[in-house]
Amino acid sequence: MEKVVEAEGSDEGKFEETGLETSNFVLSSPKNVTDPVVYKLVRVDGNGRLVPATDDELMEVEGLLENEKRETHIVADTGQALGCISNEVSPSGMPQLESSEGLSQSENTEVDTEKLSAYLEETVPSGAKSSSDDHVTQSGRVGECLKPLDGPLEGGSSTSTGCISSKPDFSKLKGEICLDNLSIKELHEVFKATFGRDTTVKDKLWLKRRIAMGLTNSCDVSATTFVIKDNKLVKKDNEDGFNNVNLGAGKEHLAVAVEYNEDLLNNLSSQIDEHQTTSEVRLGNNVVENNFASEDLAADQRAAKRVRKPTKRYIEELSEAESKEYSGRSIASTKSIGFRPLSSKAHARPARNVSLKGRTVITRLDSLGGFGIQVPYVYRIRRSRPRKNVTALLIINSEILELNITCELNVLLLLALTRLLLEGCSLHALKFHPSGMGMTATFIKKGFDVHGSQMDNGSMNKVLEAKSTPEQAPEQFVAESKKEMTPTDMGQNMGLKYVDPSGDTSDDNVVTVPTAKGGIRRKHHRAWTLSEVMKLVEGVSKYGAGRWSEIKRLAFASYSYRTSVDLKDKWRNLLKASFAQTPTDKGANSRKHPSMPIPASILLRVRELAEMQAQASLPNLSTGKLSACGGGSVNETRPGYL
DNA sequence: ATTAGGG
DNA sequence: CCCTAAT
Repeated sequence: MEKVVEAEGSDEGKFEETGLETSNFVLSSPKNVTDPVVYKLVRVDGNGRLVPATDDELMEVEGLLENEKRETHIVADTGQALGCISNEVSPSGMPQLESSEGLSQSENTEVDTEKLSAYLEETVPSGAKSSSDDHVTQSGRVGECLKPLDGPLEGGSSTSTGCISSKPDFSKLKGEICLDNLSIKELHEVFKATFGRDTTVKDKLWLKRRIAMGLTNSCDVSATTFVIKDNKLVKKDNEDGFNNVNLGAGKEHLAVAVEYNEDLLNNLSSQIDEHQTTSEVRLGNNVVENNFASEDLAADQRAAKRVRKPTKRYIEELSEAESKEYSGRSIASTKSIGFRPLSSKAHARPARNVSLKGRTVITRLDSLGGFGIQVPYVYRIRRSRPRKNVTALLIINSEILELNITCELNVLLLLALTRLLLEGCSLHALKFHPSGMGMTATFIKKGFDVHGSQMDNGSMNKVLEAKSTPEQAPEQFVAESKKEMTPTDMGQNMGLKYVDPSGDTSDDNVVTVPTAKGGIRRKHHRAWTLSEVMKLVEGVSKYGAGRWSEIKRLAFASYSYRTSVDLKDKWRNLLKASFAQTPTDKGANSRKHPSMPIPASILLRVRELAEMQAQASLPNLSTGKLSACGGGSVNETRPGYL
């Protein structure tokens, strides 16, 4: 475990995982924070229970799980963090924390862990200017929230070899600091003084850079020597020391902003009361970093600085919201976004405004078991069909990562994660692996067992897959010009729109297609899976073609993204397909290229149903068969219409 | 709000 | 898939 981590190594292959010393939960993002992260897969059932996913989704996941075993990539271990929360939770009826143990144990090499941690930390530029003052004041707050856990925590995270003193020695931050002369141990101390937490990273260079970044509030610490004075990095080849990107200050807290849609809300019912609510959830790291999380205005103001590039969509929302009256109704909700079992500690605070890049987001701060959560009020601005894709902001250590969360399921997953953390469960694994253009991260949570929210299939594993794309391949991004976008906005949003490169399988696709009048519209595409088709067929057979809404309700309850119109369209296509190439009855579907190999059997069934429906609707022929719903072996190939 | 059809 | 007209 004495391995030195090279923080800057190559990018892709280097994604490792780690148990964050402070037990923070961090969703890492690729090197470039700008990269959109797309969460894929997820599923939740009704009643707020976190169900892995629909059959299909699960299937997809299974593959991941298996891969998991083979690849030694990464495994995140959030074990310790849980401890804290659990204490608070269990009393309130929450599941006991039996998690941590197994998790941390997962056969991850410590090296990996460390690397990841390094990676993660590296990834998250710390623009934060953490003055000792901050820490001092914060420590107080932290204490409040985590009191019960204090002890266990500090001692618990034995994983972090880096920990040294439990109290930062701020004196180390005074005057001129010459990081180059410090030993690793000293660097650790400085690190702690700077960031208020320990680190396990043993890479000197990394530590120095990290500290330098923290102290200078800059992200651009490319110097080779590190002498810091007055919050500025004194480079040898001093040229200015400030051409940094300034990705933002503030930090050390994880936040997730999500926009909920109806389904989500239903599932999380009592958790959020309004539908179409966007919320930003901030999960303060339970340890020292909690500071900002529970901070109030200070944090918000900081947010103004630290924020960057709101997602294009986000902007749209905002602008639309601004122009349109945003109904105060959504604001009315004062209910705490509660993962309800969370004890009485959760209380909502008054709403406040957080300005993001000039825009102001109305939010309210909820506190969940010591975590601070910013819940932005949202506006309801959905043109045509219900929002399927949602954007979310994932704020990690001051960085706001724009997430293009596609489909509420993903959001649910995200929430699930959030919730898991809140509830003290630990992430079983977090793995990154290169995939096509970007990276794919898989989070696996085991043994989710929360009172009031069991997985349907016993201890099904929850898997989360996050995808992100590296900055390269500009063509992959579609910059949309929006009428109301200011030039600035434009620039800021460039490259945020991610278009699935490899036409990735079941992944969500949001393609923008130019429309006649110069406008543009988004086009989602979700390949129909076999099971979906089957359900559809089944539904049609049961309720009859045309009763789409019924079918939707009854047979597609779990597939929230399929609308009745979708069903109808699909059915239409199925019919076309089934009648299109039957004659030869080669059995196999002479599917041209890379389409879906719809099993002949299904096609056949479709045909049968089609005929049945046809005849049923044509009372003309009184020749039996009408009521024959059992439909089994009707083989006549009657060129139906429809 | 749902359906059917066209694009 | 999206959009729209017709119910």
